[in-house]
Amino acid sequence: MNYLRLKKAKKIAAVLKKGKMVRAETLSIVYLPAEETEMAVCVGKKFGKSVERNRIKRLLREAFRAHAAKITSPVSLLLIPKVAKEYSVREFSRDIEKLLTKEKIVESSAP
RNA sequence: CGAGCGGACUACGCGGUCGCGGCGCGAGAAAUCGCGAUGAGGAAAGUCCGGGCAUCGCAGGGCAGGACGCCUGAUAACGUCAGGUGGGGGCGACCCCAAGGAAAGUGCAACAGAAAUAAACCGCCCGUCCCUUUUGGGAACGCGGGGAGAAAUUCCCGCGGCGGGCAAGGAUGGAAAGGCGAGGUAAGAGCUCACCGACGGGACGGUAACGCCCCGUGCCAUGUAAACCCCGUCCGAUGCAAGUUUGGGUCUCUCUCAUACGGGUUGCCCGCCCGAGGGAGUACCGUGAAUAACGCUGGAGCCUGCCGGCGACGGCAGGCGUAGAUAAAUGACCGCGCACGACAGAACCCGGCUUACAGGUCCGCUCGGAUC
RNA sequence: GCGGGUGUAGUUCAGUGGUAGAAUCCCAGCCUUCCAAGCUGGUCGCGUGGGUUCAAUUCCCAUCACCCGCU
Repeated sequence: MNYLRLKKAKKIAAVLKKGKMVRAETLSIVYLPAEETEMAVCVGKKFGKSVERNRIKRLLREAFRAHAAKITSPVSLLLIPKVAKEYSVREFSRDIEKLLTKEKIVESSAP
């Protein structure tokens, strides 16, 4: 299943206000059922200069891309990482899978 | 070989798989899909200067304000760059400098010091009385203190003084009335002289800054203008969130204002322009609005060669087509290599400056040592 | 992206070319049976680097950090 970028500030505010937040070691996810699957990443200035922020966004999108195909019902998602010394796709991907499976947003990745 | 100086370049590479932005082609009614080539920097950064571009009821003048400041050139322009001049640093290659005016005026110069922009405090010398060959010594005078004595008076100690000459010396200070040496003198003094410095004039060289030489003046006098200031040159304001197009129309209510007024134009004045401008209600139709499209990338463009110029740069010829996003695109994984990968991400565009940066490559040069 | 402002003691603020100050905090002493209050004394600083000047917190330049405004 494909996904869209979540761009509108009003929609992001709505997700933050009404959505459910779940946390893991490296990031948090806020989600809200919607008509289409949308995703946004939140990387503020506390993460460093623009080069470092851009890299975190790329890593998050790369990690999310693998799991987007398995989403069963449309949902709006916000991916909020936590400040760390180093970031890796493996850790983000592991935590995204753990959270989405726990909240039954994706079909259980049995294989 | 060691130490160093200047300049230029580079910024992990290769292969595979999956993905992203806009573009082209093809398919499709459309969403979208497929294929192809392409896609961050030398600083993209800081936003410190300069310009292009855009807008303003018009861009005119003056004041205020700001910036710059050796000369000549380069350039669209600059606070940038190039080549020179002068000054400073280094043995040297070379590096650094906001470097106009202090006899237009005003201000400031703490502390120290005799004195701070100003001259006589100490001092030196001659004379005024006496003695002495001289060095020197003494007396007389005034003031203060002390002792003796009934008092007149007398003794001792200290300080000071008369008439002139002088600016050499005086523990300071960033700065002390040109410096230093000699002559000279009662003592001294650019008083005189040599050298250096300063100032004025002239000749020569240079486009100029300036250099160099000659002559003259005994020397009108500190520093600070990145203090106010003076002189010269330049500056309209606002910045792509500029601005353009679609983004509505009707109705009701209301505020300000009428040429001696209001609004706009640059902070102020003059001048000029306009006669209307704004707000609210949300009743009806309409309505993606922090939106869509344009601005948005072909430009003082880049590369190569030749020519002119010491150079910055300019001219000519040929070639290239080289990000254009809008919550914002370059990444992940695997393999190989090694020096194990620094600083860092376009947001209208250029020219500079400044700051950050693991390393690597090349060219030219200096000093020292050794060897031939 | 564009424009503007501020950095002085642990904290809140003065100062504006020559010695850096107030309150509070902290420390020590006195007072008190002890604590608080009070009294006395003390420690601690001009964001950083250059430049101008005899002399810089002050003037100039660069840099760093923080804050504000413009849709």
